[in-house]
Formats: sequence, C-alpha cells, structure tokens
Amino acid sequence: MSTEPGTRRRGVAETTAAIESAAIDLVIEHGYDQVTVDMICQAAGISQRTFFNHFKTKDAALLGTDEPAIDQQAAREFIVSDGPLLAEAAGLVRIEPDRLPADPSLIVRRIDAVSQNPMLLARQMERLTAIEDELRQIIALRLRQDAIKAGADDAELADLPEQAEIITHLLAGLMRYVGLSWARRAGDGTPPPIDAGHLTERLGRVIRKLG
Amino acid sequence: MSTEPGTRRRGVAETTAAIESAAIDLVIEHGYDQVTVDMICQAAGISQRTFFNHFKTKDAALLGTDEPAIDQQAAREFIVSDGPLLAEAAGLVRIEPDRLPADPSLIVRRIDAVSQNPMLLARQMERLTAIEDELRQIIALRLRQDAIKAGADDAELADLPEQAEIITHLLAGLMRYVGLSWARRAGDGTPPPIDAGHLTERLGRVIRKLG
DNA sequence: AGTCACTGTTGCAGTCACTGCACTTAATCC
DNA sequence: GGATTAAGTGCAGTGACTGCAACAGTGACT
Repeated sequence: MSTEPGTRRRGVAETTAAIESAAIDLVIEHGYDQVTVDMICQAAGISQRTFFNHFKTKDAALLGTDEPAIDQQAAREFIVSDGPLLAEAAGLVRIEPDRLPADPSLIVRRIDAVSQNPMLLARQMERLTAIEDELRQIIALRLRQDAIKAGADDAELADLPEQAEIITHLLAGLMRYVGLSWARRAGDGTPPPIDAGHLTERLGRVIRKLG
Repeated sequence: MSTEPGTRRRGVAETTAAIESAAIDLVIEHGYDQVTVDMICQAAGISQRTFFNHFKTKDAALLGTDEPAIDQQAAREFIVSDGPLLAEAAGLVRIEPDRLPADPSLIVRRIDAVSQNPMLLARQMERLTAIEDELRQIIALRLRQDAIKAGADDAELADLPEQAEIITHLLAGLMRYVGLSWARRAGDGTPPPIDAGHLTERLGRVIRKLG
C-alpha cells in the first residue's frame, strides 16, 4: 500500500512547498478573506494541525519561508566603502539563496498575491522590522568610518547614532520601493535580478532633490 | 438609580475614549500579547460586543480613531515652495485636529505602546498607505515645479513620476522616525509641538551623506 | 400619557485562527 | 527485531470577531 493509507510520508520541504503553493493559488483565485486554513489543508492534502506545524500563521504560509536577511559579507564591505550610502545599503538585504523555493514560478505568483493585499503587505513590512536593529548598527559603523575620514569633531560623532536611525527608517521605506518595482518588472515571467546600477543612478538623482 | 442599573448611558465619544485609554494602559503594563479584548472590556466597563461595535479590531482600538491626513493648505504651499523637500513633506501629514482625543496624554501613551510592538507598527504603516497615493501626487507636482524652474528637458520630466514614488516611500519611512522621536521627547508629560526647524536641520545633515 | 423612532448596549451562538498535549504510523538505525 | 526519530493526526480549548435578536433609556411628536 504505497498510496497514502493514512499518514502521508514525504520530506518537510515537499510538504511545506505543497502548502505554500496551494495557499497562493487559492488566494489568487478566491481572494485572501475567502480562503480558510481548512481549504488550504484540503488542497494540500494534510490536516490543519500539520499546517500549523509547518507555518506559524496563515499569513506565513502565503509569505513563504524565504525571509529577508542581511548579507554579512556585503555588510563588512559596506562599512568601509566610499560608494553611495543609501543605494549600497539597499543592496545589503537579500533573501537567503538556500531558502528560495524549488519552483521559481511560486515567487511570481506570491508577489502577485501579496501585492494585491494590504494585510499581507503589512506583514511583509513586519518582517523587515526584524532586521532593522542590525541594519542600524551597520549604518552607524559606516557613518563613523566616514566621519573619522573627514576629521569630524566630538560633537559630530555624538550625533551619528541619531543620524543612523533616520537613515535606517528611510531605508525601510526604500526597500519597499525596491521590492515593488522589482515585482512590477517581473511581470508574469521569471523574475529578473535586481538592477543595482539602475537603482544607484536613479537614487543619486533623487537624493540631490531632497535637501 | 443613576449608577448603571444595566445599560450604561454615555455618548459614543466617551465610550470610545474609555476603550482606547484602557486598551493602551493595559498594553503598556502587560504587553500586547498578554492583553485580551475581555480584559480591555472589563477595564472600560463594557461588554465585548460593545467593544466590537466601537472598533473593528483589537488593533484599531490601540491605534485610535485619529487617522493621519494631509493638510491641504500646507500641501498647496509645499508645491510652490523653495525649501527643503523632504523636511517640508514630512510636515504635510497631520492628525486631523477635530479627531484628536480629549486627553492629550493618550497620544504619547499610544506612541509608546505602538512603537514597542511590531504587530501594531505594521498596522500603522497600513494606515499610512491609505494616503500615500495622494502624497505621491503632491510630490510629483512639486518635482515638476522645481524641474521647470531649473529648465529641465523632456527626458527629465518623464522620469519625475518614478522619482516621486521613491521619495514617497522614503517619506513613509521618515514619518515613522518623526513619530518615534517626537514620542521620545514627549516623555510622559504633555506632548510638545513637533520642532520643524530641528528636523529640517538634522535632515539636511543626513541627506548630504546619502549619495 | 402613549406611541414612535433612535441610540447605545448586551447576550448568545457560531466561525476562524491558532495552541498544547497525547498519540499513531513509517522510515531508520543499531 | 527492537529502539529511535520524523512526519503527521485528533481533540479540546482559547481568543478574535460576526450576525442576529433583543432591551433600555432618550427625546419628540400628538
């Protein structure tokens, strides 16, 4: 009896992927509010309890397991770099490559579903706040580096933490733009890599106008 | 028998304010997760059903009824202004004065509670997205004004909407900072007015470092 | 005084998201 | 072949939230 005589037997990754895929498809078809966890479970062929063993919340299943994180190597380079601060900082946050879903179309479907839904968008923002502390510290280090190079006095150095905080908040807003514009460019095909050069150039033009 | 012989009699505003105040205090004391709607109801002296007649969700009670909105008069001045773009734009978003709670300390307590909690922060962000479209259009007008003054060519003008979008996202991040630092400065006393000059000066120093 | 509409409030029953605990079954290791 | 572990399940319970029906004051009209 190899055909599911009760408890399914598959790897964690497979089940997780099945849940994610089923959840996204259902939300795209019926809308976020109309989809219950029970429906997702039925579509994925599992029990509700198993669903919550794989995902902490319904939203988590829709956002997926690929959380944004700071690229530590890039962060070390960032601190001592001379390049444009904001554009470079935006490049620090990436999705861990080993957590990317096996099915690439899932990402596009997900962005489609998430961008339609304010609730999910808010949750996605919430994820970013998790790494904001880390980000602020890295930016503070970079500011310190820059200030020392420029021969700053003590009063200026003392103000850097506050400045780092402002920049971190600006960056949080910027990252939302990066995500959105990337999704927009992806359309319904395979997502293209983020164009760092393009972002840098455009940001440069924008920043000059802010002051 | 004037003392609550069953159904309380007070205006909507009074009950709403009582709920908000009780909710905030409980969250500050016990933390978001530890506070149930039932607890809030008990503290405010109402039934659960009444709670949900006043607020759609538990989060809504904590965020309050005073939603941020754009000051239209200020917006008109902003479009033709020569001042620092980002700092001035941050001043456009205000809480409608007639929706301010009677008890001024409530705002400070609320920001305190909200800033502690990622869940609530996300919800607050969600509210801001409601006015982001409007904000983007205003910024686009200002950019156009500036560009024409500077004698920009068609290619530059065509890029302005995209730039406006980036700035709007940066601004969304900045507003979070403004709220936080304002609450921090308020401490536990009466909230002081936001110091526009201070913000402008500090932002100017920061923006120079972004490029 | 009697009726009427309105407002603020309530209880109750039910759905949905989510959790803790105890338990089964299938694969794996020794 | 028995012990261990990984994946999954059932169940009972909590907390957020909704729809429905009802009830009590408040004022207004007659």
